[in-house]
Amino acid sequence: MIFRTIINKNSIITLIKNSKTLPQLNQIHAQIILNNFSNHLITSTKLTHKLFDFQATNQAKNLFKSLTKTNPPDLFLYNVLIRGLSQNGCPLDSLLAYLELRERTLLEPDNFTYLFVVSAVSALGCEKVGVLIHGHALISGYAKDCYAGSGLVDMYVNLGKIEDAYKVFDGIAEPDTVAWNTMISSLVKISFFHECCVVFRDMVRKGGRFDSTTVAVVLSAVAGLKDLRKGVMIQCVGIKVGCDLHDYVLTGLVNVYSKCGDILSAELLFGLIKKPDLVSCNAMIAGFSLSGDIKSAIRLFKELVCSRGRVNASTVVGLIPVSCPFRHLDLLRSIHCFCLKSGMLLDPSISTALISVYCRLNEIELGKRLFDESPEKGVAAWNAMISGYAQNGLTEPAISLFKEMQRLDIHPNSVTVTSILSACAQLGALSLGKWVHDLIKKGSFDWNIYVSTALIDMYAKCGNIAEARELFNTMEEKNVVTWNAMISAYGLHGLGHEALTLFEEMLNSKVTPSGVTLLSILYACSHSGLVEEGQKLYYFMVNDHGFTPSAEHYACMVDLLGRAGQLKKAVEFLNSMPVSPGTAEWGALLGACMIHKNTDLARLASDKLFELDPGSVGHYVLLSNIYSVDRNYSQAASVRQTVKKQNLAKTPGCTLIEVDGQPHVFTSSDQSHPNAAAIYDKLEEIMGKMKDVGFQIETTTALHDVEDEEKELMVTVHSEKLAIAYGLITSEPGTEIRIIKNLRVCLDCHNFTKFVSKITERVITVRDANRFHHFTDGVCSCKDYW
DNA sequence: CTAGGGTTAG
Repeated sequence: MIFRTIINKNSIITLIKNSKTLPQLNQIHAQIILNNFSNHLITSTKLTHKLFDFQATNQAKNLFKSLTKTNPPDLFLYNVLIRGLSQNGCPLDSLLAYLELRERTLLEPDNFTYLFVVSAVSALGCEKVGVLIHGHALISGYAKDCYAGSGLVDMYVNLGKIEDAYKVFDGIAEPDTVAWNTMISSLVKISFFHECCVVFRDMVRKGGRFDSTTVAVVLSAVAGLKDLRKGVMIQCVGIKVGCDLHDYVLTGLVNVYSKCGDILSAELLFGLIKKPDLVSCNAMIAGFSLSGDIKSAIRLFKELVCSRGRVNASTVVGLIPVSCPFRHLDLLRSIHCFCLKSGMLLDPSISTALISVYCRLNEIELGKRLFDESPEKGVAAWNAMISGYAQNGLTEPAISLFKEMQRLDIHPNSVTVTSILSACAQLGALSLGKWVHDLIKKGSFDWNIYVSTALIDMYAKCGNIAEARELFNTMEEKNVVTWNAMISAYGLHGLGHEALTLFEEMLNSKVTPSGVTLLSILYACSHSGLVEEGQKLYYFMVNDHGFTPSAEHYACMVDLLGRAGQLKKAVEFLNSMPVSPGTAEWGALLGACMIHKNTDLARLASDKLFELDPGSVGHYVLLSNIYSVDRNYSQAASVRQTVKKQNLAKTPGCTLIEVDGQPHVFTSSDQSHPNAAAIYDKLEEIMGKMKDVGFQIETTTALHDVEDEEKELMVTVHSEKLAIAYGLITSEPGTEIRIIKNLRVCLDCHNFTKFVSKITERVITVRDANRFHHFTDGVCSCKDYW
């Protein structure tokens, strides 16, 4: 055997270093014992180190124990032990070894000791121990050291103590590249992309020497932010200081350009990569798929399979056509099939991605089945399912899934609560929303911009605009979405001037308005009668800022003009459009015609609508109502006949009211409520008072049934009247009544509510399909303009 | 260096 020639310790150490397998190492170990080298400390240290490398943890431990008796281990060996135990899934043993070192020996821990033991504390997740060891490091003067300091930074980030991590980092005397990189990559690990870029900027300013690893990590943060400008800047900074275009850096750049939609640059950079590996190919595949170039994505995927024989989960997830899934159902099916056969479907990242894409395709059932069949469900899978429900308007299943999560003791995170808050907002579930808010206040989840924005939206949509604004004011970081949410909140409540003021503030801040901003502002103007202001802003955005309007923007402009009664101008606007108007634009005109009872224009608009979209119910209902206004009942009936023939049912109206945190839902003429008798009594009482003071019953623009309307109004009681009556009997006098309905409020109910607010001296808040109505003392905040 | 989940408008 080769060991015959062993003569000295140095050659044994070389053999240990070069050993490739555990059996090989064991043979060497045997030779060490045979040659009486067991007492040689350096040999034993190298052997322990190598045993840990081969994950032979128990052997390493035993070797260490056997050494103690003969000759005591030095600090170096202790460090090897602490590191090895920590890295091989024994963080507690690692910590115990550290304590043994401190208490049973005369040895003093050095910077390496702290670096290693601190990583064990990270794995244990025990903050108290972490602080204790930080204290030890401070006393011994190692907290300012790059090695120990980097370990502490990483530890605090893993413990979720970002501020402490920053403090430790700021205390490091002269951070080296590794220390900077640790700070930067720790922030990336927890998705603090913006903060990561800030640290990198500081590093450049302070003249810190960065390497290709730094640049690659910062680029991954930039990709997370989808900020192309930053990506280009970092590229320039890198080139300026001569950081070579290492393959990792190029891969990072491919990723940034892909995420930002510049697929041509991504492809170009991909071509510069010297040896494309799995990672860089994955980045490129994801880029192709995201840009809609499915053909290229598949081509590269096939190349990868041919040349390497296998791919990983990242490859598959990247290939899933998330940008336009409805156009690539075949591919989706193939991927699903491929994963099923290869067993990759068991990978949580793949199943989660599939659940998400199915939900986006409205294939909730399919998503749910995949969800149920996933054996290893992470929080992400739950989040995908919950948001799938919430985004499709299925608020109840979203909330019940959230409750099931808690029953199963699966901890929701900030992503979960963001979706739940969105569901609360849609549903008007103020109590649940407040409950979630309390949980957040208690510190159960991270506060971030998504959560705050969702909270603002929730409060606004549940009627509490003041709380929404309060939250908005206290946010230190705001993005476009935050501003949009607040602007549209004002629009929703008919507070057009406040919306305009906020928009001014937004322009003064550094946030660039988006298409949604303009929509929100136009919507707010339209619902407050601010025609001039809305028009001015529209042309300001389009002419001065080169903004390209979409169909929704055109529709909003038609609505703005039309709602204010300027129908002629609305038609002129339609004719002046650079593209031909679609259903959104004509629909807006039809709606305006209905408000202002212009039958001729209504007919024109509805003809266009039927031409463009024969299947839609809403248009039929509107048209039918138009004829009713004209007292042309036979025409109205014939339109409704068409609706019935095509089996196009209209949405039944319903209203929700919360009493003591419990939701109560009423439908038209609902008798099913346990307190029905009392409710109808109350209603009769109010109706009687209304008649006494001569309130007219108005039916002409009722959006509900138009057939036999006289007869129907006798027997039909709209759901919101029932909800208000119930609110009156269940709440204390003087308190606010808050109801939510799924359709637009009708004129009759609007009058009814005004009257109730006057005689009962109550504030009544009604959220209808479009907006809020705040009734006080017989007047509505919408000024009868809705 | 690559992969899964989130907020606004309609």
